[in-house]
Amino acid sequence: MSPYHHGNLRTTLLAAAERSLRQHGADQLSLRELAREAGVSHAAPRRHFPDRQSLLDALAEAGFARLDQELRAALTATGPEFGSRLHAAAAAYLRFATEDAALLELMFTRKHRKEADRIVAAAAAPFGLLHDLIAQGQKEGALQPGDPQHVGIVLFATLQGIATLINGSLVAPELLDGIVETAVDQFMRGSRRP
Amino acid sequence: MSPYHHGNLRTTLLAAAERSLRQHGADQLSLRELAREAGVSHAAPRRHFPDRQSLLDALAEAGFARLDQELRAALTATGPEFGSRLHAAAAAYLRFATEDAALLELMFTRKHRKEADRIVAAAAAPFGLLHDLIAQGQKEGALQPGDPQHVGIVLFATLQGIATLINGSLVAPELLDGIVETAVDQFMRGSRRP
DNA sequence: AAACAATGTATGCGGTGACAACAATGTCGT
DNA sequence: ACGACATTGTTGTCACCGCATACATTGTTT
Repeated sequence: MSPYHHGNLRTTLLAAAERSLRQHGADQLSLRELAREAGVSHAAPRRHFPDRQSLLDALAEAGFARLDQELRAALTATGPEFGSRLHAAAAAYLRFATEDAALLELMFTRKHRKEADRIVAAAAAPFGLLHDLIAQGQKEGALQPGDPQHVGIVLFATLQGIATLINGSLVAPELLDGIVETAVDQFMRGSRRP
Repeated sequence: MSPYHHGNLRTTLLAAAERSLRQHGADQLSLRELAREAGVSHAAPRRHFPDRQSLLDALAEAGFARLDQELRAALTATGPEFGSRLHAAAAAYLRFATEDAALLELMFTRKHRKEADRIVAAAAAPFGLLHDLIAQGQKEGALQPGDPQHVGIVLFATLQGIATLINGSLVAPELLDGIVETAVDQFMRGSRRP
C-alpha cells in the first residue's frame, strides 16, 4: 500500500513539471495536472508551492543550477586551451538552451517579484563560470586586459540571443553550428590583445 | 446613443492590449477585460481574435513593425558614418526592448504554430535593416567582406541578449549604455577588415 | 501520552477561455 | 427600391483552473 505521505512530493512535482514544461510549454502547466500525475489530491502541492508562480520560480532556479552543471561538465571534458574551452562552453550553453527552450524562457523572464533574489543568485553560478573563463583568457594573453564584467555580459548576451533566435524559429536550426563558430571567432578577434 | 457596431473594434482592442501588456504583462492580459474597457460584450472580440493567442500573435506582428519604424527613424536622424549608424541602431533597439519588455518577449517567443509565418515575415523587416547596415559597412571597407548572414545574426543576437539580461534584472540597468558601447566596439573590432 | 507540525482531503467561489445560437447592421447585385 | 448575404456584436452556456477555507490523518517532538 502506498503510504499516506508521499515522502518527497516536492521533488516528484518538480521532475514532472520539468517534463511537462518540455512537452507542452509553460502555459499548459497545471498544478492540478501535476497532482494527478503524482497520484495526490489537487490541493496537495499547495504545501510545497503556494501558487503556480512559485513552482515556475523553482523550475527556473533549478534550471540555472542544471545549466551550471552542464557547462562545468563540458569544460572539464575539454583541454586547457582557451579557444577550445570557450567554444565548448558556447556549444554546451546552446545545446541546453535549444533542448529546453521553454525552461530557458522561464529562466530569463521576470514575472518574478517575490523569488527574484533567489533566481538571480542561482544565475550567478553559470555567469561566474563565463567570468572565470574570460579571466583565464586575459591571464594567458589571449584577450586584452580590462574589466571582464562588460565583456562577460556581452558574451553571455550573445549566446542567449542566439538561443532566442533559434527557439523563436527566426533562424533555421541548421545554421546553429556555423553561427556559434562565427560568434566565438568574432568574440576572440574583437577581444584580442592588440 | 452608442451605435450597435463599435466601428473599429479591432484597432481599439490592439491599442488597449498594448497598453495592458506594458502595464501588467502578457499573463494578466484578459480578453474579457479588454472587452470591458472597449465597452463591448465579453465575446465581441471573438470576431477579430478567435482566441487569446491570435491577439498575442497580432501584438507581436505589430511589435516588429513598430521596431522597424523606430530603427529607421533612428538611422535617418544619424549621419552617414558607419560607426555612428551602428551605434544609433543598437541604442534604438535597446530602448525599444527595455521600454516594452513584455512585448519583446512576446515577439521572440514561439508558442506560435498558426501565425508563425506572418510573425517571421514581420521580423524580416528590422532584420533586413541590420543586414543592409552591415552590407554598407562592408562596402565602405569598415568590415571584412563575407557572408553578412552569420554576422548579422550574431549582431542581432547580441542586442537581443543584452535586452533579455536587462529585462530579466540579471544586470543593472545603469550598465546598459556601457554594455552597448562595449558590444558595438567589440563587434567592429571583431569584424574589421584585417 | 499529549501537543504540535506537516501533509492530504473535501467543497465551494470567482474568473476565464471557448463555443453556439441569435440579432442588428452594412453591402451589393438585380 | 429591395432582398440575399456577409460582417459584426450580443446573450447564454459550459468546462476548467487557481485559490481559499475548513477538516482529517500521519509523523515528530517533548
